[in-house]
Amino acid sequence: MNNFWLVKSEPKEYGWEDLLKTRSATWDGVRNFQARNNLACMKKGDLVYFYHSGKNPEIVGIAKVVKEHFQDPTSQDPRWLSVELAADKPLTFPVTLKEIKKDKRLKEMKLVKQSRLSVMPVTEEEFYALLSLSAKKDVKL
DNA sequence: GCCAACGTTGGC
DNA sequence: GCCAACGTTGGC
Repeated sequence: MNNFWLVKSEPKEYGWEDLLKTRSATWDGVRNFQARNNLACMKKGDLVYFYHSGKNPEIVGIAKVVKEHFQDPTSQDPRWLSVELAADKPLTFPVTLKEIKKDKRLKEMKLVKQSRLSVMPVTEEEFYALLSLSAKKDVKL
């Protein structure tokens, strides 16, 4: 029953800018069963935080599930799945991992607790807490 | 560059 | 089926 998610990507390999350019992307190459199970639960229209891992770890945008799971085209094994994601909107300001770790509302986030998972559910509370973190910086302008 | 966390592999 | 060794991810 999850409606919110978070996916990670190394911006050097495939970043938010690439998603904007190509409009949509097949989220392939996931080779972890837990992450795969999460892909399988995604429904069309679900919102997905797009996270950049690596040098400047932060959430940079919101994507949307445009096609539900199908076999990963990069694998012969039917157990591996992909979804199709499209850019929905950028965050006004990215939310850094540092800020996420500082926020007590986000203490239980899988991003913090299970740092290696690349596709994870986000609760509704977490989703809106993250949105407010991104929007709050607006006020300073 | 290091290290923690965690997944996978292979010997027994 | 256990566990040690090893590989990978990802933060710092």
